[in-house]
Amino acid sequence: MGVMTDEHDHDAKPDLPKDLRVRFCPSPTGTPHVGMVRTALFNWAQARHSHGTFVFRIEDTDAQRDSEESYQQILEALKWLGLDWDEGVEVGGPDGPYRQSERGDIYRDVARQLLDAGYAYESYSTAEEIKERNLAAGRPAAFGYDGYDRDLSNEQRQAFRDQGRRPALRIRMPDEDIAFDDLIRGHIEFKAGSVPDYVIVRPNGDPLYTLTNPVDDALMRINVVLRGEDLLSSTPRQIVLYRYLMKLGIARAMPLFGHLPYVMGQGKKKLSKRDPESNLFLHREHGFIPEGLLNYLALLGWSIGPDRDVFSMDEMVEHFDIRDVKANPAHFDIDKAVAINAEHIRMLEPQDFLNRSLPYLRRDRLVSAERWQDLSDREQRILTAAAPLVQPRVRLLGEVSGMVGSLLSKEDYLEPQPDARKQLKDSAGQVLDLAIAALDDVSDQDWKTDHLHDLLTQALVDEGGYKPRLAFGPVRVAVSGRRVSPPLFESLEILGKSTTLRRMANLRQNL
RNA sequence: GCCCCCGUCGUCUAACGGUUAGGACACCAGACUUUCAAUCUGACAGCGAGAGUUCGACUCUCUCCGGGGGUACCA
Repeated sequence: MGVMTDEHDHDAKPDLPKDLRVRFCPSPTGTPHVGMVRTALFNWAQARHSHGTFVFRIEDTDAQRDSEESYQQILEALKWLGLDWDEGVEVGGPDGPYRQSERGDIYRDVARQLLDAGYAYESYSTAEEIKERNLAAGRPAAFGYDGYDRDLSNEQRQAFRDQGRRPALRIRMPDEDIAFDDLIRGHIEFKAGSVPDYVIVRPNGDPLYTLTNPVDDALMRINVVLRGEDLLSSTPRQIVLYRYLMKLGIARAMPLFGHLPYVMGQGKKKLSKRDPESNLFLHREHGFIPEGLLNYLALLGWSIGPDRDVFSMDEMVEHFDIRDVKANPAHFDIDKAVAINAEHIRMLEPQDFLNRSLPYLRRDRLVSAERWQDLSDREQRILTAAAPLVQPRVRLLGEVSGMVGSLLSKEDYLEPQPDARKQLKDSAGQVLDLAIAALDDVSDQDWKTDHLHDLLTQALVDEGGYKPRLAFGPVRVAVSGRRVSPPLFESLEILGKSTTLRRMANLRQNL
């Protein structure tokens, strides 16, 4: 360990392989969720940090649950987030195809070899029969498969077939402890006999995840498996199958495993797919940017260093090591996620900020163009002027519309929102009269932030005797219709003289 | 039942045998300010419990307690 150049020492955790190959292999069921993204992110970050290979494979062996729509969404998610892959669906590679639904022949062939070698065997027991046997033997119903078909004779198998039964294929588990060194958790040991023989091929010939996942990892020469904690207890099965695959010459070496902690939702429950906070695209709709969301997700189990939590993906790649990831589950805290996102929004170049805000402005029907260059001159002018005022004030891009709507609007009257109207005191009418009088003969050339500030302060505060709060509140409501707006005098300048005066006059009318 | 994982402020984390246990988010108070936000100050708040090892344990060991997952012809 002493010669390692890493800044941390990693206790008993294994060293990472030289030519690291990791993979991300979701099943396309449902809309992408943040736990899945976190798994993709850590795989990607380790691959990039180690200058290894990131393989993207789709595990769509369950026709009942998988959907093409979900597949497309996962693709879109990775692209949006900027998590690029070196081999896999769409980009291809030496070990394709990369959708398991297109690899049936491979699995059939391997299953055949496993069966011929005696590593797998035919099992004719139904779930009901297994349960009945367990109960009859005084074992709990949840005991699992009892090994009944392990050593069936040819005659017995024939008898089952004569009944019209078709066998599932089960892997023969050895009667010994199975241990491995997890990259995140260290040494883990499963007691002998705690894992029953398990099914790898259904009676109808469909291969299951238990077969396809290790087989593809072997064929694609994956040497580091980083996946969710939910797969931890299936690792011994996987290790045993891998041993068999190595004996058959299908796998070269046992991969290293690292099991990422759960991402938890409210309470002590794993973040479920039904939980809106788990929905990646919902976060995007609200206005998370990839930098912000990824940064937050990275914090769930990993830290770039002491006293630091805002960083770029480049920085993450530079420092990431899976062995530094904590093993305990982390709660998804939307408040902190939003705060981190706000930091990243502030770091955007102003024009970048505007370009990224455009889809949201368009969604909210404030503009109609899809691209910046297709905006009108007026729209470009207003948005460019507003950007520095708005950018530090929003935490999500979805909030931009509310901030610039009144500036973009050509309306001469904006009906105050309820909370804004509530702010208007009895003095509002007089205040607006004074304000209109003070600004009425300002020339267009002099219609500038500082000058407007001076004039209104003088007329309303110094001479009118109103407290700033009472003085500027009605002006704000008149021009924005809202209680919260970008800075007032800057807004007046952007709005221009005629719109400003008309809005003030019209609010005066509608008090 | 059996197997496995996890346990530092409310939340995410730092600490890798020696610190007044640090930071961030949230919350509270104050400053600044035309509102909100940002920014700045400050406050609140934690090692699940008990043994053991040690001169010295958040850190190593064990037990207990608590939480979670698995025990599928899902992944």
